[in-house]
Amino acid sequence: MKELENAQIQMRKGILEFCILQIVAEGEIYATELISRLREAEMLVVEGTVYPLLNRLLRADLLEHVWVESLGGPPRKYYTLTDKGSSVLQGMRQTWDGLQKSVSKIIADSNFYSTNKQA
Amino acid sequence: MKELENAQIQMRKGILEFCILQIVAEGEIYATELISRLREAEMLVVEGTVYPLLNRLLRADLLEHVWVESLGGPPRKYYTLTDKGSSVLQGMRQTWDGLQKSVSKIIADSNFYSTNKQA
DNA sequence: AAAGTTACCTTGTTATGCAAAGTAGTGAAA
DNA sequence: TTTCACTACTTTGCATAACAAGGTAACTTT
Repeated sequence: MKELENAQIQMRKGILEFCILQIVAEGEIYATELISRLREAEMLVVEGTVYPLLNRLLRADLLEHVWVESLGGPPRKYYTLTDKGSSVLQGMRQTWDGLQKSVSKIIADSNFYSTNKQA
Repeated sequence: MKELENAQIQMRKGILEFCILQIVAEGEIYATELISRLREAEMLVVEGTVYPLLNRLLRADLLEHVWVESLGGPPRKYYTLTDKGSSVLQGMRQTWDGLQKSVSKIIADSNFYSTNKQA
């Protein structure tokens, strides 16, 4: 069902940015490694999504990067969080918690109402 | 910080559709009432978001509506879930669960890595 | 050198929330 | 009866962001 597939994409939106900041907060990482980490967590993403997002986060001063030579292959851009990125990330954690609570509340109320309706 | 405000909007996106289907699943409801329910759950939304979304869900055959006269005021469109809407909603519940698990995994791994780094 | 691998980037499309302004039915006050 | 207030639904224009697909470039292997 294509509606559902699209809904999955839409739900991931915005949360992806949070996940990326969270992963970079662990320590410096480059894009290809980051993508593997997201896939491990079953956040299905593709390159064409991640690179523009990383560049946006750079422009917004939430991330910074350094070029590092690699042993066998092209050089890599390693990303780290800036101070600003760190504090925005904190705010995002609260946003995520709030969102989870809101959805839980809606589902809980829903059970409440339907139970009452049957009575 | 405007980055954070935007992140909140982006995170809500997509999840809003899920919340609306969930609320309509309880029983027929009209838009103004629906908006109050969302606000109670601290899902901050405005009319200009909800009406187009409801119309999209109608066009996608996830919802249907009937006009009902009201005692003091203009008539209201009461929405209910279609069978298709009901099964899409079930899929969305799984998507939401999966998303929560993914984010939890990322945060958990993050703690794991940073704890190790300090050692 | 030719082919393969790794890594990063860009363009065009589509979806969607929001702000702001608009339309319309009902009832009450001036 | 004209005006105002309230409720309810709608529309337009804008900005953001994920994705698909294709591209560029460094380095290694054959």
